[in-house]
Amino acid sequence: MADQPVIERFRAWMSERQLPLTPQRLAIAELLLNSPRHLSAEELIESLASNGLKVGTATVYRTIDVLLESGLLVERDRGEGFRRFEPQRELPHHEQLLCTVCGRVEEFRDAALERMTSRVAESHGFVRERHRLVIYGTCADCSRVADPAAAEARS
Amino acid sequence: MADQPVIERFRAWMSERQLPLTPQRLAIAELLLNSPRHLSAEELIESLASNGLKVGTATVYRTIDVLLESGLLVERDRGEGFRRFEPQRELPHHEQLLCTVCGRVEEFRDAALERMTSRVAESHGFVRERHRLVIYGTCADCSRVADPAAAEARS
DNA sequence: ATAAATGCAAAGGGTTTGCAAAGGC
DNA sequence: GCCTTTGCAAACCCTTTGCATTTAT
Repeated sequence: MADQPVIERFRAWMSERQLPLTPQRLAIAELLLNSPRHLSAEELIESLASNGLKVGTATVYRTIDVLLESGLLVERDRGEGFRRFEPQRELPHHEQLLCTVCGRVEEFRDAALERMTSRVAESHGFVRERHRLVIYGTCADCSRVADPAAAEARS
Repeated sequence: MADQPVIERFRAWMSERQLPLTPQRLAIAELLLNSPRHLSAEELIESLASNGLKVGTATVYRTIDVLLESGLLVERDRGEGFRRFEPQRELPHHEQLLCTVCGRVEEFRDAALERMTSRVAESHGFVRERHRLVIYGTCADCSRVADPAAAEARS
């Protein structure tokens, strides 16, 4: 039942395969696995820099590869020309609510959706594998404030 | 009521804004607006070549931009590292069934989904803007045949 | 000590852009 | 004829790779 923080799970995964746990990797994992937003490589590098850490591009990408392989991180492509990364959630099918202003992501599940996708797939002769639903909108914070940047900074 | 072919709508759109209708543009529009598959730029160029037309890369991309602006074409990003393009359907069909073997795409609508997304957004304090649902699976053809390539060739 | 990670810079792949030549309207 | 498009090649952006140096275990 040990609901240990993600970073501890990363530490464990790394030591299991005897991989060196460098300060860079730790910092990258810390940021990536705890962000409420889906960060891009560039945003990540900026965050590291503002924390006083100058990490090389190659290291960042290579560490991301490690995190992806560990299964603790998942990549997403919103068609922006680059990838974004998010911590892996426990939920099997995670539907998402994405704020188009600040980029915050919230997740939810809906049993009806599960049934609906199976029904639709079947009626089209498809063997259903998985699905993905994203609802785009404006989150409460961003709807409230006059200056959206303030909401973003708050996150 | 004139349910004119897409290509005629493209012609009309072009002449409305007095844009030259070159053979290249016509060929590209013809292929892109009538394909049952979501073509990539590269696939498009191959198709043009096999039709005896050697069109420059830049021209292809610039024509795609024109088609996107006309609203007759829509771009999709499946996270493959490049974009794919599909003709714009009339209905606000945001729901898709995508065959992971041959790439075929079928669309559908579901009223319940519309209601569900509004409800979920509201309960999370979000102002709902739009949504996107993709169900991944294997289509009837691809489930049936032993050799998936046969199904792809058939399309 | 030793195998692995780091950083830099150069390479790679899809897409865009600058500019002279060609071509619709 | 005028203005736009074309094609080529160089430029771009994100990401990956090669290699000498540093570092965690």
